[in-house]
Amino acid sequence: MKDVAARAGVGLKTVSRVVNEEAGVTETTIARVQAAIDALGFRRNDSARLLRKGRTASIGLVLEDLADPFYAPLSRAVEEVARAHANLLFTGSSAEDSAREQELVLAFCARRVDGLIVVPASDDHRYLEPEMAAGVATVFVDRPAGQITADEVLTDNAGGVREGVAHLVAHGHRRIGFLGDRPHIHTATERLRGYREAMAAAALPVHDSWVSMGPTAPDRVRSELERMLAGPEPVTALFVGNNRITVTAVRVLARYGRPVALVGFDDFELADLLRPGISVIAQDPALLGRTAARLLFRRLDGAAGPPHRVELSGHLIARGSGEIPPTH
Amino acid sequence: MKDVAARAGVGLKTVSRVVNEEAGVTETTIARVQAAIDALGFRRNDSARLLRKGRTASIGLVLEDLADPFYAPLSRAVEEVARAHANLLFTGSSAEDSAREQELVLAFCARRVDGLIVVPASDDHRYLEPEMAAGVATVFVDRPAGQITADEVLTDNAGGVREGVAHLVAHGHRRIGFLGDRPHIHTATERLRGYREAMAAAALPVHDSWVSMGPTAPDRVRSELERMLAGPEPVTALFVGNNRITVTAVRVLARYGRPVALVGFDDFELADLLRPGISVIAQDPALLGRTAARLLFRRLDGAAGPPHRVELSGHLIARGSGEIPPTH
DNA sequence: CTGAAAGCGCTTACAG
DNA sequence: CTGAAAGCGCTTACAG
Repeated sequence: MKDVAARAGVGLKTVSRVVNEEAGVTETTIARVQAAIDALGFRRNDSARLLRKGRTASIGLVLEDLADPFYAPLSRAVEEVARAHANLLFTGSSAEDSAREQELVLAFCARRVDGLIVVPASDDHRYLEPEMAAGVATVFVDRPAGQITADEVLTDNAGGVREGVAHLVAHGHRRIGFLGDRPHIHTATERLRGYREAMAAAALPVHDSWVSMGPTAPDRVRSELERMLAGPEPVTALFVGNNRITVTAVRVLARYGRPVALVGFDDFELADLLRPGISVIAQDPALLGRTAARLLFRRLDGAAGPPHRVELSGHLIARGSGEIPPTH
Repeated sequence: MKDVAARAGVGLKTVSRVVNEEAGVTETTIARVQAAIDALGFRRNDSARLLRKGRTASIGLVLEDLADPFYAPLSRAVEEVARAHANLLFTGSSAEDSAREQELVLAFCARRVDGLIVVPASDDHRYLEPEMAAGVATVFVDRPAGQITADEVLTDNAGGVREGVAHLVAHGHRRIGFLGDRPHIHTATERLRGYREAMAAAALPVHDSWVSMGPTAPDRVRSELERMLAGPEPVTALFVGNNRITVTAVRVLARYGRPVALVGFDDFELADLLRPGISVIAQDPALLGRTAARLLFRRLDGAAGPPHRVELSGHLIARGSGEIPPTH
């Protein structure tokens, strides 16, 4: 910019005015400055600009896995809202590792993002308190913040599962299994709670052997499923805790002799094309992301007030697998 | 930092030394500075730091759609490589709009990203020449750069399609249709070329009515497919140009009376669980992203030399749909 | 309409 | 071992 000013024979401030299209510069001066800009290939450094301005016009998004079919549309929705507000988006995957989540969040804060959208991997976000106190707007999405109160956009996980389990009960099932993700994940535990509540509401017992919480690794899902189907009190139906597990469960059941009813949490592409179609409790990941991002920008636009909590609800999509009657 | 220095009663440079863990500061001084840092809740501003340092330790990724099941794993792979190099990642979706691609790319450059990974939507990247001349390392991935020479990581699209079409020919098909994406997309045209080459190699004619290039919107795919299946020379097999189209084609064929053979470009989850399983030419999006990112960081580490072009190859996965014999 | 000075928050190059 | 000055590339607040 200094070079441009020198070449155009004007002051720094005048170059700044031209670059920012501020009013009050003569046509001839503009032309002279513009010529110098073109000749020198000058490109304004927005980082320097924003250092002076205070805001960076960027937000950070931390989620579990950018490649996950659930989080990918959420990211895209956040991106669209950020774009509408002329903000750039940093993204990072925590890989379900709380240390990595913190590392990413603090790295974004060190770059002075204006805001943060976080799908927590950690269950303790007190490390964020100084940042939030310093003015970094933060919205938690999909899972609640740990040990602090903050804006949150969540799905009613327990409610969704209750609906799914009640659906299986309505189709005559009494021995219903629950196959979920690791218990330290908030949504996994909430979904388990919904299962227990629905079973209790139907006055049905829950055998320990019908419940399994753990990694979504196919090997584990396979063996746990086989155990539930082979025991002395085999399940005739399953509620499955997320899309990763559903996919594996469907693979296992495809090779199993008897039909087993199944309802999964989270919709997925082609669920309607399988035979039977897979019944699911669907949430809308894009809506989750969009809602969180809008809330974030309302905060950045100055909306004060206590932490806001939005709860979205899932809904049942019946496609066949959840309507299979009990076989024994 | 000024406040910390004042409170600790030291110079600015000493605070800088402590924050950066540079050698040559007394234990007692460190303790005093650290106490001031804690008391004031000081957090270093990396943007300011990097302004002075020259590099921003961030890269930008522009692709078609962050939510697309093909690009999501590519993004994640880029992210992992960036992380290994202690870089932060900006992401943005061009939505197949060349103006939006340019806007994103230039916004990233204005923030002075060190490097750029671009899945082009545009066919003219001359707008990037000043940026590249100014030192922004750039790698194009999945599709080539337009009107400039640059580092590229591509898939051998034509070769993949030749393999797929030859597979259909080997199973006895002579009337094979091609249903592809819009012709201005480089990969779409390359795949069409592979189709024509394979048909020619098998000495088979190609009817105009067997080829359709256009938007992946389900309505269009459906009507074009119905046309190909209903004409006077109906196709008995289809090569389908990408995963978006494949999904719709599978839906349409599921309701069609006669079995139609199908091979699609790009693998997708659950392709093996459909009946029949869907045969595809699979590429590895994560490998594409990883390769591009590694090349980018080699450039950033100083690797000189002319533009480098890497071509990865796809491979056929036979699952049933591509092995259906002709029915008439 | 235009520009010189000070400052955003840090680091570099130097001197003590 | 420590710090004052200058500078990264811009904008703000003023003065003319």
